[in-house]
Amino acid sequence: MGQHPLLPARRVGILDVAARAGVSRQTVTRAMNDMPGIDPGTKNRVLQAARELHYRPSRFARGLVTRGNPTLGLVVVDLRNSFWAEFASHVLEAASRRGWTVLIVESAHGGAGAIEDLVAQVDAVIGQLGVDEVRIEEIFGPMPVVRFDAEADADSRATVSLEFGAALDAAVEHLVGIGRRTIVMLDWSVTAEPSRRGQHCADALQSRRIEPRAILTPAHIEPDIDGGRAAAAEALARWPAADALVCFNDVTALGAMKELSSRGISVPDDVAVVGIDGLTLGVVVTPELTTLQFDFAAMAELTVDLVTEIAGGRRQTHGVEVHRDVSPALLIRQSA
Amino acid sequence: MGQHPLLPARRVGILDVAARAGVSRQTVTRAMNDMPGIDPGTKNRVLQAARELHYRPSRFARGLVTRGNPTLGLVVVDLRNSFWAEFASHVLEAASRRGWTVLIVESAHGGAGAIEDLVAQVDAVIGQLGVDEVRIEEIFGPMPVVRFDAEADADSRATVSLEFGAALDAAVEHLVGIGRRTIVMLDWSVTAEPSRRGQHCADALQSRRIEPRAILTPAHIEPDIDGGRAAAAEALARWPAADALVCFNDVTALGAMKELSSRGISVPDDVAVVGIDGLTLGVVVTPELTTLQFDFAAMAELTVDLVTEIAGGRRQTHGVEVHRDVSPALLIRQSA
DNA sequence: TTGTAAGCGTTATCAC
DNA sequence: GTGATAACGCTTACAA
Repeated sequence: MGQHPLLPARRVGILDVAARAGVSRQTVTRAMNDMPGIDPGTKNRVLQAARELHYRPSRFARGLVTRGNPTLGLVVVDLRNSFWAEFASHVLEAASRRGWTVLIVESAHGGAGAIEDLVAQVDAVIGQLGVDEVRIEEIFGPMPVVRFDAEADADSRATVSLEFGAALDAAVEHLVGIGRRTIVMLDWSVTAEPSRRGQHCADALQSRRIEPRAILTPAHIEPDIDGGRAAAAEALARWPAADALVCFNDVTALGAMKELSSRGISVPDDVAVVGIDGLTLGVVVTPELTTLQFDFAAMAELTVDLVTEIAGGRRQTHGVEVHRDVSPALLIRQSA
Repeated sequence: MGQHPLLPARRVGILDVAARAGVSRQTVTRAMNDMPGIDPGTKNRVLQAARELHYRPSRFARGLVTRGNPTLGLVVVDLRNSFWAEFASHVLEAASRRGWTVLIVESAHGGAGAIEDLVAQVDAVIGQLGVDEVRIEEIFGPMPVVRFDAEADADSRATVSLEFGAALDAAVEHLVGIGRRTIVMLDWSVTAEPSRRGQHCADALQSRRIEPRAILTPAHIEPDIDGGRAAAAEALARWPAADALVCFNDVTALGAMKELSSRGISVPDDVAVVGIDGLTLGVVVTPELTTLQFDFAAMAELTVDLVTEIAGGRRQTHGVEVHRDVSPALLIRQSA
């Protein structure tokens, strides 16, 4: 593998310190680790020598003998996206409570080999790993893995899936209840097909004999503020009578609200807006965003629990028993 | 240190696999690491044995030999705060470009010993480490450390400081330019003193012979949306003629805008609002937030560069030469 | 193609 | 209080 350019050429080891202080390596260990049974004078001499040599114990050698802390790898898409930032934060919290240290990788900015690198440094992995089941097997091998936000296939790895059916149904119910009839889904998708969110929304509409309408923003346009604005503009152009917008996520919903506001259209009086995710973001705007809110703490807890059980050998890694669903709940604020 | 409960009791090692497959340990290494010069049949047998035993190579033993990847510890206050999420994201990006893996710890949710744990797992540390210089020395010892968002003391560790003087002056200049005279700082502080941001704002005002006014929100109230709302309400109560609000950060600014909006006060026509930080958040609201924007990419780059140089021994860890300042720039959008 | 031997840099055990 | 010696589990020579 060769010498990595970031670190100094030759490591100074415990033996170097021992030599300089005129003691054995064991005494150095005692001094460095605040262990009892060492003369204060000797200890100072050792510490001094260590300082002079810029000695730092190798975390690998130490881990080899102490077995180290269990370390969890967390793969998120993008921390600049509040969804992932909030999720990561709660994972950090849940994981540290269980004694894990957490290493975070962003698939959006982490570079190509980031996930592969991760494998060498952790005891287990959770997160959004993308879709390729085969590659996951070959990259992670026997490592405990919990896929977050993935489809739950009976043979696949442990999975936590986001389910929108019930919540979208509740949202549509609510919109109908406040008299809305021309309801448009502002959908976003990596393929040319509607997303699962869009599909569930259409189902909820159809089961009430309401015509499902949708704007499908393609993957090459980000589902961000601008994407939301554009989608809302398109929706208004196609259905001028639109009186409710169900949005792919909170950020696009905020974009839609911005567009509406710029046209002097009142939310929720003229057009109601519903987001999905339940980010803290939703309360910074006026009116506050009505949304389908995930319980991030519970979601993180569940995921960390699952991987903890798998890592502890108390649960297998594949199969239908290790799939979990989490659903958001309709949170009615002001925008709908 | 004792056996950690998260991991299985006895590790299965390379020798166990070798025994089961009826080969030497070296052959196991060859099979596991996709090395050339191994019979496909043998390889399969070995891989099979490894799978059956749930064998996973020890990252410590491997790292001991290969020296592993350099790993950077990043300490942030709270990923639910966009400032830290955006900073972390850019650090992840800059660090991965330089071959570092990043381990993130949140001081707000990471538990008490989180930072101490970190030390055992990384080669260098950057981030918001709190204020206690003495404790930093004893926790990190000779480890390369760059303190982010800390005061730069001549004797202290390498530091990246946030400087607001010039930007706040520019902001006040702008506010005066658009005719504002009753300018209130919505400040926040952990002590009873004004923050550095508040101090610089007062200076900018005074140098223009404008009376400095400030609301100082104490530390026990979060500088969040609600904190911003409350501060704005207080400002209006004390100075009904207020025509501009300079806010401690973007989030409190958004809270202030919410309060103004709820009172039917127009932004920026009646009251101008300026935030600090330049978070993406600022564009979700209408009107978009005028703010003092940090260049997060540059900030992360600078910090990672500094720690890289220190870790590489190309720069010392203490002293005045390893202090850097970063300043935000006035970004005029719509709220002022 | 496969096996043997020698570290990697610590901490733990047990003498002294 | 201090020092020898043996693990820890792997990879990298080098030999067969």
